[in-house]
Amino acid sequence: MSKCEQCIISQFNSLKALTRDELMRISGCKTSKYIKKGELIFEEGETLNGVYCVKDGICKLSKLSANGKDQIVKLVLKGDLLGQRSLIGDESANLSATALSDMEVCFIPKTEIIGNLQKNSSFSMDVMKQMAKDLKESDNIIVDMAQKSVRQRLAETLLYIDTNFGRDDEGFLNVVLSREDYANIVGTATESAIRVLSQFKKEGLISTTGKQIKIKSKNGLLQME
Amino acid sequence: MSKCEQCIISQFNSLKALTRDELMRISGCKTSKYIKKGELIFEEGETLNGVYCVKDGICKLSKLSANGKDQIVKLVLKGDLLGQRSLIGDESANLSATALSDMEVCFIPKTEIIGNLQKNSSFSMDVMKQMAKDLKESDNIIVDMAQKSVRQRLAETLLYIDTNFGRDDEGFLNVVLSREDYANIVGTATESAIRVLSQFKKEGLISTTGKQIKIKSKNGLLQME
DNA sequence: TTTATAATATGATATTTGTCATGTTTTACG
DNA sequence: CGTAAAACATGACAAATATCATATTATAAA
Repeated sequence: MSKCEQCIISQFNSLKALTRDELMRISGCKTSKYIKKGELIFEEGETLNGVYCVKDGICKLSKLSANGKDQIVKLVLKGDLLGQRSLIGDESANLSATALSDMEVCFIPKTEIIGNLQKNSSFSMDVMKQMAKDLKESDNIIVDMAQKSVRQRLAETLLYIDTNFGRDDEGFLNVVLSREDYANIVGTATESAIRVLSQFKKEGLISTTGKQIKIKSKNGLLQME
Repeated sequence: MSKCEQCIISQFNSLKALTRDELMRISGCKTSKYIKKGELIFEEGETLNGVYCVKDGICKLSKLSANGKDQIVKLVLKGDLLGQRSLIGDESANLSATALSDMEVCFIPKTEIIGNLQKNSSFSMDVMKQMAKDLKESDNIIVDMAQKSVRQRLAETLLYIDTNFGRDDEGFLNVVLSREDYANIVGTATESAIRVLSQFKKEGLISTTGKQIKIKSKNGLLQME
């Protein structure tokens, strides 16, 4: 099994604030997991006994709404930590995490994380910084949800994925989502998401091959009104 | 000037995790401010050099959207700390804070807060817990914004204010907002907020006297569809 | 490969919400 | 107290979005 103190991923998240010794301790009690596309990592309401460090792959965090729709709140990238908040808040998970691609994650037990938060102040400062960033992002999403049209939100989602998850060799977005997923990010009906994406295609803003999407005009998406 | 170590408010927020000595230090460098209803405490983009501890009164945190509307993201109560996130994230304020009633706040300089975060791990645990709670709340708001109707969101807003801010002797909500404020919380046009409140009145769910609102049927608001 | 199932696509229509216009009421202030 | 400005209210209509129906296409399993 790979060692945390040698793992490049730990440099991308709050774990980078830990000492070599602390990382070695974690290495000794972590477990690796492989999760297949579509599988659930944890579910809303579940009690989490640790955090997941995403070593490879992509997943979505979502919450079931009263009307039966599964609103996607955040997309999670290689390097991110999952489940921090529930652990810190000492509550069951508020969101479900589902793999959008095959994933490799490491599970780090709660006691290790909490222990380090109490002992290592630069680790906790880093965790707080991450949370502050998340809060800012959430506030911005709330404003967008409240004030922008479906067209604008979908354009922003495409741009967000482009800048944060990148493109493959052929120029397709690295994240491949169903139309339903797009609808559940934007907060609209699946048919509406399909329609808007079709319009974007007609307007030459994107091109598609099956589920794969290629951005043709970043500017056009940016200037969406 | 009142002393932090004797101030009851400090028991309602993260400051309760500080020692008597730490509170006395803060007491020595804090400044008190009185802010009138409608006045700005700080503005989006401004650099904050400390946090505000709300001793009395109520304020709103809002963000200007591209379409000129001022989306309200959060209502802040006596006891809350303002500006934590910007301080921790080391960024300018993402939101503006405006007094909704006459307020009394204490300004605590940045160095004190950061110093205590580094020295006192139970203080930073408490701050993290608060942030985890805020994040959970934000996620829930995103889901509501995306999936619920204006009627439902307005009903929820009224219930939220009722449970978190309470009622006065006559049964009116303690927070008095304009119809425009309600619209900016819910993320709708002012006319729509007015119309929905009128409907609620006709349906016997609420009664109003000027800007004051009295909840008549909590159940009716809860079961809104 | 075939076949069942899910995903995508699109039209028709209903519903929700926004916008504009206009009038009334309340509030602030000289 | 009177008056201007702001807030509230409501109708008429437009625009955005949801819903339902029905094809078509892609995908996965036998």
